[in-house]
Amino acid sequence: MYDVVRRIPRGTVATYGQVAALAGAPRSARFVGFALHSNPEPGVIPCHRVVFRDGSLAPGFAFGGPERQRALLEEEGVVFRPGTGDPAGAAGWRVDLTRCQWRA
DNA sequence: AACGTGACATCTG
DNA sequence: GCAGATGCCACGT
Repeated sequence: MYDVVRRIPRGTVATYGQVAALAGAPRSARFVGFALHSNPEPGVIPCHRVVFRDGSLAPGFAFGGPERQRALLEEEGVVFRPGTGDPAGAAGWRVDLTRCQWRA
């Protein structure tokens, strides 16, 4: 499970459902979120690489703020798209899952 | 030991 | 297509 999250390549993001599926729990996306919340190994578990199915993070529950996450992901090469009239979750910033979603 | 709740996702109406 | 309800696993009370 944590190993799966750790396995997320740099510059890509994975959805809770995706991680859950890889972890062997296709319907336990919530469990994934809880696991990340647990964050047994801070600094090792890239919570910011795990996003909603919409491509956004949990607003307010990010490690240090939505901007921080955007900065990190952007730094890793993840493509962000500004609020194209559909602001969702984190400050209306969503990751381009069509290009940056991690595929096993 | 049991009930309720929680970083989501998916099905049905 | 949108809105509401349900399921999953683990943790807290």
